[in-house]
Amino acid sequence: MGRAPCCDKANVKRGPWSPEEDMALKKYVERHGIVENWIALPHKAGLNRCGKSCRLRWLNYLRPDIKHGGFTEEEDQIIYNLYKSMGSKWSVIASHLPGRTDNDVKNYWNTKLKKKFIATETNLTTNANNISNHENLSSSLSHVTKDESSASFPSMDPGFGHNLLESQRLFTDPISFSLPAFEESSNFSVSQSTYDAPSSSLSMDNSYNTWPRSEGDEIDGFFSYGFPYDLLNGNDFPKVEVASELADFSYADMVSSSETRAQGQFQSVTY
DNA sequence: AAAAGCTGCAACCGCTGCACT
DNA sequence: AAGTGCAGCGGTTGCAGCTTT
Repeated sequence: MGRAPCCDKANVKRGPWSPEEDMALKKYVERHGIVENWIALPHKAGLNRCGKSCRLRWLNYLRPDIKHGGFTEEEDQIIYNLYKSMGSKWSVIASHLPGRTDNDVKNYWNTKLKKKFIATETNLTTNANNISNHENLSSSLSHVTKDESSASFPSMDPGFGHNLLESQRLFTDPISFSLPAFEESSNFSVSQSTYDAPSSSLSMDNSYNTWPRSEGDEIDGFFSYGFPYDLLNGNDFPKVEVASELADFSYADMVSSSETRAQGQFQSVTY
C-alpha cells in the first residue's frame, strides 16, 4: 500500500508560476512567518497549488535573500572542492554559498561547471599520457614508495585521474597541472577522515578517501557518481591516508553547519 | 529569415529520514 | 515496534530563449 498523494494532482495547477501566485505566496509567508505545514498552505493562501510546489517556489525563487546567476570564481572553487569531497550533496554545498539554493548549485554544476572540469581533466589525462609515453617515469622514480609519494603532496587527493607518480609529476608541473590550482587557491580543504555519516544509509570508507556509494551502485560511465567525483578522488588508485590535521575543517563541521544553515537560515522560512 | 540544435533553469517526481502516534 | 505523514533532498524533465547553420 503506497502513501497517499500529498495533493490531488489532477486538480492543482502545475507549471510556471504567475506573478499573482507569487504575490499570494509571498504575502502569506510574510504575514504568517514560519511555515509549519506546507501541505496546508495552498488552501490558506488561496493557491491552487501542491504544497510541495509552494515550498519549492519559496525556497528556490521567492526568498528575499536569494542570489540568481553570476557565480563567481570563488564560488566555483567552493563547489568544486565540496563536490570533489562529498559528491552530489547539493544542499550541503549550497549551505556554504550564502544566497544560493541547492537547485541553483545543482543546475550550475550540471550545465556549466561539470563541463569546465571535464575539459580540464581531459587535458590533464592527455598530458599524463604524453608524459608516460615520453619518459620512463616509473623506473626513474621506482624507489619512491606509494606512501612516500603521497606524503609529498598530502593536501591533495591521490589519483586525480592518474596514478600517483603521474600525479606527483603533474603536481610539480605548473603547466600540466592546471586544475589543482583550484585547490591551491581555495581557502579550505576537506577531510573525510573525520566525517560522521549523517544518515544510516551512508557509511564511510576512509581507506579510499571517497564518499562511499551504497552496495549495488554502479559507475555507469563518466557522470553517474563516476565523474568527476570518482575520477577526481582516484577510486582506482592505491589507498593513501590524507593527514586530517591538514584540513581546515571536517565534513562533520560541514554537516552541522549545513543543518544549521540549510534548514535554518536558508532552507526554512524563519521570519 | 527560418529551422535545428543547444543551453539554462524552473519545476516536478519519487525516494528517504524523521517525528509523531 | 510499526504505521503514518510531512519535510527535505537529489535526479530528471520540459520548455523558453539563445545560438548556429
